[in-house]
Amino acid sequence: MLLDARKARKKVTLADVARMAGVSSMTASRTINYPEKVSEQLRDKVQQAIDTLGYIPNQFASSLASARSHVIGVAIPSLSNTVFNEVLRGIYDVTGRAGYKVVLVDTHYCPAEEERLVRTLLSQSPEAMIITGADQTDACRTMLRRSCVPVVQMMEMVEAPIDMNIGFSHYQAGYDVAAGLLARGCERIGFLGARMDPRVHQRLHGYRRALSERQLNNKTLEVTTEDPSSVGMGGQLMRQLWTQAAGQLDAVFCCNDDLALGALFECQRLGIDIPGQMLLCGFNDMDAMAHVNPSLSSVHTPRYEMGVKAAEMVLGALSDEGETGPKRLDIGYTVKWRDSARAPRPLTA
Amino acid sequence: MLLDARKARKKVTLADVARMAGVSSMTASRTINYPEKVSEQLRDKVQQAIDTLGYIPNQFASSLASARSHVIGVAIPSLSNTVFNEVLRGIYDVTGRAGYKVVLVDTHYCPAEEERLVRTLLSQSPEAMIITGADQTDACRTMLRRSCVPVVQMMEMVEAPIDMNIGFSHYQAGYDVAAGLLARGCERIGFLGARMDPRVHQRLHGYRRALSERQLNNKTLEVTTEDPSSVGMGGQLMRQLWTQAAGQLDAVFCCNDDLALGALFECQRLGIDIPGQMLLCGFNDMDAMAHVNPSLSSVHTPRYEMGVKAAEMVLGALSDEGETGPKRLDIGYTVKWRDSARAPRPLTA
DNA sequence: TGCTACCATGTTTGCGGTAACAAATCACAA
DNA sequence: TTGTGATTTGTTACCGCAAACATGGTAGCA
Repeated sequence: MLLDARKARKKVTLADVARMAGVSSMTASRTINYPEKVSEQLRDKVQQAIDTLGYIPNQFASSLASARSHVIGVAIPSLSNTVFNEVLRGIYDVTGRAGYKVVLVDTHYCPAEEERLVRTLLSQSPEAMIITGADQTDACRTMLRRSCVPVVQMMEMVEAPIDMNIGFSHYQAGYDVAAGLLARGCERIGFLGARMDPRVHQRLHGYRRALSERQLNNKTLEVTTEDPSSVGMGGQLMRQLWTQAAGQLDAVFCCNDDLALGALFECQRLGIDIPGQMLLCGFNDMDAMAHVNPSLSSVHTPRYEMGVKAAEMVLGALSDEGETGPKRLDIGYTVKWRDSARAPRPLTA
Repeated sequence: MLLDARKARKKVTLADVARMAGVSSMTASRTINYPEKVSEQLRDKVQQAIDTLGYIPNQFASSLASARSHVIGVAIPSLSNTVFNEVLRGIYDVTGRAGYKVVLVDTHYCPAEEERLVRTLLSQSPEAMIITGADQTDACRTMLRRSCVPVVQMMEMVEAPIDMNIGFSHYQAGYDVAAGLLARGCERIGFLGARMDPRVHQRLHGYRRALSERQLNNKTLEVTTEDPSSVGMGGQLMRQLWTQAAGQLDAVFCCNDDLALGALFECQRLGIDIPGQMLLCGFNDMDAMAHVNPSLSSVHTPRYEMGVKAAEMVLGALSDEGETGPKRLDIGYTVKWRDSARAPRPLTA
């Protein structure tokens, strides 16, 4: 009976509106989509009918008939990671203003899951897609190419993008951090990593490269886990690293800020002085980093801006197929050296 | 031209698949939706055609024809608030497993915006809706009622829910924190608040109530702002409160954990000993709270579980209209008293 | 052998809109 | 007055798929 009520009541269609207003359904449709093409008199009548009936257009019918979905598909690897939330905010702000809806999926850092979800997204005829990173399955890439919609891969620079690309070099950022720590006189530099997604791996490789240039590589100073990142995990990994390194540690580069915070707090408990005894650097530069004591060094990444730009790129491609704007955009990053990495000894460089 | 290519190529329809497989389009449709109703022989042929053509079903046509959208609409006030991300994760986990898609909107804590977005959502014929809190506009409530889809209001307990409700009492939680601080011998208890959404107001009212029962209310100890919450903001507000209170402060209740962290860091810089000189308590119990030094007291809220339950409630209502499960569910909370609120003096209670 | 029952498949129809075209109305200059 | 073009409104067809019903074939049984 509830179901019947539902069925019975849900049926306020454009035809109902038109009938009530005494016009053709086409005029009713125009009142909604092209009000300037309808005389004021009829417009009012139709609007009144819409209001009294509580008419809500059926998006499916509209999209089917007009072949326009006003949907932009977005795939991110994690909903609970602050980094992506800020990117998302940028995307929502820009696309929302332009009258587009976002359909968002969470791939859980899993390419197979991503493939499944992209298929789902494509079945909603998105007019564009924004996806994360470069580790799509071949099938996924093929689908996206065949779909012929503008695609932006974001968060990192991609060698051979499916279509467009915005991001920055995590490899270079990792290199820069390690190089900065070396320049501050550190030689035994540890690395803490969690979740270990492709971008974390790139940061790790950059770090390794910088160290190997000075023959300072040391695998026992790398502590990583596939488990998700958290402040608690940062403490755990820090404790493990401290043990493995037998206290012989000049600095630690954490693959993200949660780990860095956790590492800092753990050091405080272990009685390790930061930066007196050891330097610390995180990644992403979340809000808290600048305010904790000592303030924590980190790599500032323009996340909101990246979302904005990614959205602008697809909208640009949509607007008039105008090849305005570059296909690949390196948005850069800034290493913020703060109190946690004030040189404890004179800079050698 | 690109557009033409797009148009031309996008047209892999079910009919194309059927033609290639030498069957009727209905058989092709069944192969996808009810494979057990098609002979293995034809099923293989159709599947092969699907694969070679790269066919992706058109969701709009499907939903229009079948009157089923498999969509659940979700409205949250902020994408960048970790609290909602965890709730969302619960929702996505449950609905995803059940074969539903989530369409998510961000109301920016604005009822008018929410109304607009709910209208948009309803135009996608969602089979259920999950929304946040109780401060909808009347028009919004009417729309939701008329839509006749199951609706869950989550995050707080609502007096007269539109349909279903899951949450906990922010008023009671605020009361409990203040009462706990009173019980620890504090008399001058400050309140820091940011963004001041309805739930924060409820916490504030609970706090006021506990204080007024002891005639300890003092408006100069309440520092709030409409600006968004952040660790930095927590520091700012703490500084302001410290000034206003002229150092006469036994404890501070922060309306959320970001503020609490910022307040703690600021206290460290101001040389205020926590908990020796002043107690501190936050709200939500994010990951970092248990690991910072001193560990921070907070109100633990089961966010992921709330998302899970909210999703289960709508799915339950959907499954068979079975009136299984309650319409209103108080999921509760737990005040976690940690080092930041160890009584500096003997408990009076 | 004829009958029903059931399964696998095909045909028809319509979901609720909009594009494209057709028709009617109006304005205004020749 | 009439013609011309612009403006407003209506008519028709169809978007791509699935529900409902129709059909033909096969098996089981008396």
